[in-house]
Amino acid sequence: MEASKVRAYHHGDLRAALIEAGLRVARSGGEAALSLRELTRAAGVTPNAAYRHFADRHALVLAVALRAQDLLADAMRERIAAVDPALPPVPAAVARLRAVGLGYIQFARAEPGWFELAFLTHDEGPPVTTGAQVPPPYQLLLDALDALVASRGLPPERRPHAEWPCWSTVHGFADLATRGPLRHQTPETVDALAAYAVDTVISGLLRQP
Amino acid sequence: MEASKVRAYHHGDLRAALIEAGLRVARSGGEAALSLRELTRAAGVTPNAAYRHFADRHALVLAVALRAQDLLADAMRERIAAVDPALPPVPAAVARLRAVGLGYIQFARAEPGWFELAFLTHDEGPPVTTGAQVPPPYQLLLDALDALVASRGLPPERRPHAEWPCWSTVHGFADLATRGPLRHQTPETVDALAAYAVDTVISGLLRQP
DNA sequence: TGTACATCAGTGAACGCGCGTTCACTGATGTAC
DNA sequence: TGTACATCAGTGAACGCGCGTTCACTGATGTAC
Repeated sequence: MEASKVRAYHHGDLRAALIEAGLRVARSGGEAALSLRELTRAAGVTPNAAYRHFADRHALVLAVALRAQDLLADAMRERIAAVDPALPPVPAAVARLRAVGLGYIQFARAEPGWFELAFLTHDEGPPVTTGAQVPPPYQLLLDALDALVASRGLPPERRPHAEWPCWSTVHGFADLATRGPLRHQTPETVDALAAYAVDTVISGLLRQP
Repeated sequence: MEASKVRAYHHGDLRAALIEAGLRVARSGGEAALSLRELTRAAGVTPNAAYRHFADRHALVLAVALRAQDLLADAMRERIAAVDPALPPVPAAVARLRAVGLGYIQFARAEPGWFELAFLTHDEGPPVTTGAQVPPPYQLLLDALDALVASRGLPPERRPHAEWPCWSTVHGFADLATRGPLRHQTPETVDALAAYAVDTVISGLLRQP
């Protein structure tokens, strides 16, 4: 098979086409909208053609969810990169941790369908940190906390488990803003509350004990 | 109609029976399990009999969700009541705020199906605080924060919006522990992380600015 | 270079399912006189 | 106290839907000789 001509067999790359269709459909409809028939229809193919590439519907949904997780990580990275590079080490590390959290929340609000899907991916085995398969958004959080310790912004003995209050706060806020009581507040209000929530949990981490 | 003999007409009280069946079914299956046919089946009645009491499936689900919310509030109150009454005012107020959060998380872990349902109820109008229809669990949080201010444990100028970081953290943790990566950790681990997350956000609230 | 053959991505038709909702009805309960 | 009637909670049957999945197949692609 030629590498330049991606087209192969009948369709081309049905697997990729189904995942793309999945992203398109989930963007507005979330996970519930990801039916095997809907996606094969969108790809212009017979329903059971999907079984050439995925064991069943769940496998297809998971493949789309992995892509959604990458999109979430991209959005977070973009926000991290926007942190003022002129800041001194500690404020810079704090600002990047803030960016991790606010990027997470912002993505959830901008793309609630993808966000719902991205959270699905944790449906796998027991431990979350099994070798190389750490979810990219989670890795960004771990890195930001490690960098905060390295910059001496956080004492090393307070590093363990610090990811959980952080993730909890931003994830919970995302859910409140997306499906909960903050759903109908103005974007400005939600922006302010998001910043306040993230700052509060970071303050809690940085407190003098 | 006699008040003592609750039985009326053919069934008795089908409306209540459907809601009870809804709680039973949602307990293990969450919202997705709440089909109109399943609940009428459980109540020993024809599917369309439900339309005498609910406009459609969604109205039935909402009625069950309100009950789930009451159960959540009950669990939280129980935990609040267990706070040592011998504590001085400020530590007592902090302990009750902690109990609000940990009660929320504990209920989510013990009854994930009901918890999912309880969060659904916010599907209504724009503002969450519209007169008397404040959800009971949310009211418990507001009360705990107000009491903390009254006990002089929190400066009044830091009271506004304090509910959002609190709710965000415990809600997010509940989701992480229920559907997310903490799902398969041991209960002891999750207990410890829950306490740590709640303490962190409370520390953030209480910090000297 | 040409032919025979194997591979396998996709087709077409069908399965059985449970769902929400609508229709015209029945028959028990409650009420008026 | 007894009868005629209105109310209305529930029945029974059916609708149309979209779903995931399975079956036997077809026909284009790639390979061996």
